[in-house]
Amino acid sequence: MKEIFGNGNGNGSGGVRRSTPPAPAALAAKVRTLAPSMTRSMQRVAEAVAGDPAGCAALTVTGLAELTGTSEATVVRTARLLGYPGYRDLRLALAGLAAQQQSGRAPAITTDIAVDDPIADVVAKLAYDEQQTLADTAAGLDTAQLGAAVSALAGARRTDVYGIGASGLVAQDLTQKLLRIGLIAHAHSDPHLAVTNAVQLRAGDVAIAITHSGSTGDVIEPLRVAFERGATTVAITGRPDSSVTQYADHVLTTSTSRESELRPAAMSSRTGQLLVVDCLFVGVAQRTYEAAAPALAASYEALAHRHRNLRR
Amino acid sequence: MKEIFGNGNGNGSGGVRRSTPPAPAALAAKVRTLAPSMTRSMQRVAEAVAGDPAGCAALTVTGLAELTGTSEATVVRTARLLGYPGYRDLRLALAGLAAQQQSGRAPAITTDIAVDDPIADVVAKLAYDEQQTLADTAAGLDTAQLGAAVSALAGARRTDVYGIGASGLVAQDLTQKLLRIGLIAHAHSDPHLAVTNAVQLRAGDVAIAITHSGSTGDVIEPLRVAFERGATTVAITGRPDSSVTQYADHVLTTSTSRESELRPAAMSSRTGQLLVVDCLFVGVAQRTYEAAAPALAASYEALAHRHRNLRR
DNA sequence: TCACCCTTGAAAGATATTTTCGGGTCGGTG
DNA sequence: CACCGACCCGAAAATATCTTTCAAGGGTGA
Repeated sequence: MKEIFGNGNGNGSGGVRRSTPPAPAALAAKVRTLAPSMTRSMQRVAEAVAGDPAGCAALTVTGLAELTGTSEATVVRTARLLGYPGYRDLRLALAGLAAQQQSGRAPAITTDIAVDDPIADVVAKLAYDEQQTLADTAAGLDTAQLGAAVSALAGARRTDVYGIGASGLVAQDLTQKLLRIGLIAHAHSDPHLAVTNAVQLRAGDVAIAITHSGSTGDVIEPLRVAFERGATTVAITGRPDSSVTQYADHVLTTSTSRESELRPAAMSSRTGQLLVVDCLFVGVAQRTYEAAAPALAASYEALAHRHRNLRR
Repeated sequence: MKEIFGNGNGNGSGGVRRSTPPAPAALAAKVRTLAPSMTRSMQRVAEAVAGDPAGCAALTVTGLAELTGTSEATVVRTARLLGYPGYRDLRLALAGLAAQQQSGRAPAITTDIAVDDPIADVVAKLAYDEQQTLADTAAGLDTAQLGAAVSALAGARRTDVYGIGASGLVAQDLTQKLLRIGLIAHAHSDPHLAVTNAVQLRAGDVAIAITHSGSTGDVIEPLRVAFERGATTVAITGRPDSSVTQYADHVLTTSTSRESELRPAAMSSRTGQLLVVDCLFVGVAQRTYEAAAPALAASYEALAHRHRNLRR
């Protein structure tokens, strides 16, 4: 690591202070150690600083002097005694300490959301939970299956995607993406139409079913039809042992995180499903790069005029 | 004194957003979010700051100006744009960030996806990137704004949500969720119908626009109409300085992660948007718990028979 | 091409920090 | 008991740092 603090602390005036490095987090300890050698006023300052780093970091020298009922000079002297070139640097260290304390407190989130959780906690918990889902899904994804699915997609004549409810949106997301790189893809959320269309499929086509539970009849049915017609079938599900996998050539498993009353399954399953869908998309885009790149650029161009001018 | 730069956000009319809390650790994210709206010089400063928080924290205004080849004024302007009252405060935050990084783990791996990346790498990179987006969005989310939006939603007579393309799916996702807990919500992706419906809104209603760029005319227009009709308006966008915020009472900012050729903006923006939407949903569910809980249970019941018996 | 507005840095102005300086207190000593 | 010296302390001056103002330069659209 390079010495960030090597920046000549510009006190050429014989400022000695070699032995005490700026001390990042050991401040409280240092205060205790040095307290005996401090004068009364300085102790008050040191105490305030050690007691509420965050609060003190927000104060100017004058403010801290007032708070402790002392003078600016004393505050500076205290900072010096603690090993910093001046108050400014003590303040910086204090800010760092405060940040560390804060972040240290964070990991202690139990991710169950209660009815009376403050909104900030809700945000933290949801974010944490979705991150977890992503990590789990990525870890549990069978890259061989994924690769096979990508290959099938890249070479497909047409692709149908089935999904209902929240999964229906994921299906549409995939479809939108595939269309953007020039593939022919449709999303179906109407079970009847889905089956009707599935009948049209044949070898070389691809059918994808997205269902968290793996047991959504309305989605399984069209996949079964496609399967029987000889299309390559893919299932994206959170239950690799569920009915839908019977008719799937390739199964892509999403992770299921705990769900609770305030956080229905739909919420966390969606995150994993979307990751899988993104992987499929990028995989296909890679395989068909020659065609995909210009298509992506073109679709971007086509939309440009729909955006109001930004400032710069 | 013509406040061109007033206080960073040139939205005098409806957009409130005064209380941008100085942002603790979300700085890198904020830099990325705001970078597009920055001038060249400011970008240089922002880059330096995001690239080496520890180093920059040790520098004075003059030092940082020299390092980036700009002037003190520009440095201060950048600090302001990032949401701090001045450079001093930015510096404090920087120190905090540095401390956190030090105690935390390795900064970041380069997550650019190449055409010839093996599929396993694609999965890992995508997952990492989306996790990052979640963390950044969560850190950068203004909980006051979020809380206000939740309150508005919880008490709304009806809610309209506007979104087009990928954001349209997010809009639908939110709508589905709200409907599940008994709220009246509609998602509109047809610009004409959206405006037609927006005209119906009045005080006590809520309109939500979802647009990553913040400049999608087809989404801004209905929000403007709703705004003028006196409805409470909310914008979910990755560009807090964009046109859409003019007409938004509450702005919820999503983080923008780097995008590249193989990973269009739509992909990463969606992740952040969904997190925000989830937060809104859970928030509303909390507030209306008495009504929401039975509604959730009921919708679950209603779907049960649509699932085939699971094997195990 | 011209007018306009935005961007930018230099320098003036305002704050904050550091240093200086002298009054005050305390303990020891004649 | 009075005196002396050392040291602690804060007010204010001196300095450093940060913020604001202002005018010149540069790009853009009419």
